[in-house]
Amino acid sequence: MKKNAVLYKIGEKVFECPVGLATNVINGKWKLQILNLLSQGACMRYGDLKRGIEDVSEKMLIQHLRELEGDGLIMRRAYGEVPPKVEYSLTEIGKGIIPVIDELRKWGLGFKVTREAML
Amino acid sequence: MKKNAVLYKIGEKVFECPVGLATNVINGKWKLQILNLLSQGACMRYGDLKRGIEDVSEKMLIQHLRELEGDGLIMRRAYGEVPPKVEYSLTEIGKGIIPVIDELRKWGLGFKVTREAML
DNA sequence: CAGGATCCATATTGATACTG
DNA sequence: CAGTATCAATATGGATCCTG
Repeated sequence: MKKNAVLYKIGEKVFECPVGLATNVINGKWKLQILNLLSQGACMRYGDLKRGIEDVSEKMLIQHLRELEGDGLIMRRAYGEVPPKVEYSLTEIGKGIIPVIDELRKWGLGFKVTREAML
Repeated sequence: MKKNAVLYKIGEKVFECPVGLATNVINGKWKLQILNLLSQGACMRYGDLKRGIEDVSEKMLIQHLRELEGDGLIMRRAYGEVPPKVEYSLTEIGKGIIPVIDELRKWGLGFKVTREAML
């Protein structure tokens, strides 16, 4: 590491580049999709997230949720009820990611195809 | 897949959500960093990319470059010279990713720390 | 210089079954 | 409902040697 480098730190992780930090915390196959769903409303339950993200396994979903929580992007709130009820929502830091997702969506919309074109 | 769903297609990969498509093509530990470097100028040589991304192995670098090329985000131009010279650059599609990186950088800048705070 | 090929190790992801 | 536990598969990483 260079002597007078400016640094970027989240939790215990340190980076020399802001893009490096950002790519690290959103790195994970489903993280942006989780953040995308959470950005669409106030909060979502675990089961809603599971159903909202096709093909994600429970293991990876919970693992990514834990990591996002550890990095301070999302919040977990458990209600002491039976049956259990757990809600996830974006923190203020996490809300800062929304413009990133908006740009991703804009870019992705450019690849729209009609169903007929698929046949 | 739902009957009348709108679809998003890149190459042979089909998605139901534009964010899903976008996250898929930038998924890969070093891809955003590659795109970030390429967004800073006209083009870069293989060796420049290798030096510009700390800790990436040649194997993963070339693998990610191939995938980005396959998805149409970057272009590879080889000059028939000895010693070899290969330049990578963003395609028009790839340039659409720049706003995403800009937002990532803005967000990452919020985590700046002084060197003294690290001691 | 810009890779390709191979081997080996570790990390990440996935599928299934099970629990409070 | 919201997870855990376990095992299996895939992705990624590193080292070494090789080529046009």
